Amino acid sequence: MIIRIDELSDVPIYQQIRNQIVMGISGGELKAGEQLPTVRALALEMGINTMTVSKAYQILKSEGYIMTDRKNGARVRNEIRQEGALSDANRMELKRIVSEARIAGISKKELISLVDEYYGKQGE
Amino acid sequence: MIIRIDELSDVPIYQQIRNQIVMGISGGELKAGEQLPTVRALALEMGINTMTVSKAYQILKSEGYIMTDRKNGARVRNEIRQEGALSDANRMELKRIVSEARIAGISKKELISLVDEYYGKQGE
Amino acid sequence: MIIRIDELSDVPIYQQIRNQIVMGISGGELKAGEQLPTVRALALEMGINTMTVSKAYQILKSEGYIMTDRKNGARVRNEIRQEGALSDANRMELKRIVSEARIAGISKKELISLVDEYYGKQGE
Amino acid sequence: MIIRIDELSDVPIYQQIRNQIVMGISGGELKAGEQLPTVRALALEMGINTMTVSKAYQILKSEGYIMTDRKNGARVRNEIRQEGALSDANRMELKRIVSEARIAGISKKELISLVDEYYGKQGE
DNA sequence: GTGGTCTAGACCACG
DNA sequence: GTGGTCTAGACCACG
Repeated sequence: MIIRIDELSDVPIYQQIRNQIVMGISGGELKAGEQLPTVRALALEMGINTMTVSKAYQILKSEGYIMTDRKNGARVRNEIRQEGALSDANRMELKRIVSEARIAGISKKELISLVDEYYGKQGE
Repeated sequence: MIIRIDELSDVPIYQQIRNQIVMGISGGELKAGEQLPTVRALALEMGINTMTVSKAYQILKSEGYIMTDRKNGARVRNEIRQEGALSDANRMELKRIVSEARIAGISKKELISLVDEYYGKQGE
Repeated sequence: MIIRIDELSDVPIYQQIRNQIVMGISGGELKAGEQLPTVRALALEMGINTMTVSKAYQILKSEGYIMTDRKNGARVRNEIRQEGALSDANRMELKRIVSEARIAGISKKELISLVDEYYGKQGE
Repeated sequence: MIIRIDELSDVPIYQQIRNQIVMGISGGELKAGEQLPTVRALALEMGINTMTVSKAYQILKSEGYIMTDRKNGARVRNEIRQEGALSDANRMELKRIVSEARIAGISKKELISLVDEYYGKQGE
């Protein structure tokens, strides 16, 4: 899986890494139990500091998306806890995006079609 | 229109103000041509720095949501330019939220229902 | 409130800081809404790096014990979420300690007396 | 006696083994003089490195919980030295747990009931 | 070889 | 002035 950082983005690098891995898990690019690159390997590949990658992994770990151990490095967790509801922060963000989209003249149909695309085929 | 700041949020205050005004415009709480409170008034009412409100207004102006003139202060624009497409940043954010929702066990139906609610009745 | 680090301990410094602040809040030394020392001040006072203090604060923030903003620094939260149950990790630790105490010849009464002391007078 | 490792825990495996054996001794699952599995057998059974098991046994030996001899392998000690007091580290940990429990809204009664349960019937 | 911790030091956005 | 991010580099425990 390729992780691509947008250097111009306001989103911190560690957050971008975290986001892309979450999207990778959701999209099926990263399977349950799959090995992630080592902290050092990913840092080297991306030309960033190991601390930055480490922070991304620690967040993913604290959120329950991955597990780490010193022998095997980091792996996608087999059983990710299902909260069953959107966080308040995500609801707020979603509302903001929908609002901006509406003003920008994007139809509800188009928006839903995007959600549909990002959600994928499974688990409807 | 009441603007509510979440102290616990990591989103900067000026950004929260900007977001709520955009959501206000989209939701119809703020009509085209409607007067916004002055920078001073809003800052006083919210107990925050005038610079913070000013920054929010400047962003809204640069984004084309509001217009300012020396005499009348700030007003919602009558004709907001319709981009017709989601920005790259918003697409990315939407994808992130959908991904997290999917992993959290939220069905596509539920998500679409949220989008539907936030979009409102107009402009379908 | 004085934070004292045990340099010989295996517990990481940031964790020790986090623990002492939690104990300070529980014991009433740190009141709701009370200001914590700035990251820089505490780092200087303790002779450690700002990153280490910052990490402690970020953990406390993510756990909901404190809130931070760039203007006011860090403060104890007014409403700390009550989980209502001991975490699995804490249950396990408690069981380990009780087991070791029992083997060491400490009576149940003595143990309970310690719990009583640490819990304090309120909220029985 | 079954030893169960929590892969997700940050507690090192050797420490988890050590802890479970101590809890086994305290709870009476492991009797005085009872034979422990050989390092190799336990490592094989648990699918971990023999060094890891060996380290756990060495700690238990240095703490006086078990004894080893070349012929019989490891056995629970008949007379484990009773310190008569909680170690400083355990006191600190207990205080931390009690503090977190208190903030989490757990009553003193509930906590004491847990201690009671973990302590068991003997040796009150 | 792996992740985890820590430092010294720098720069930045927010307010 | 504040917390947040990031780097380069070092050392450590675990396994």
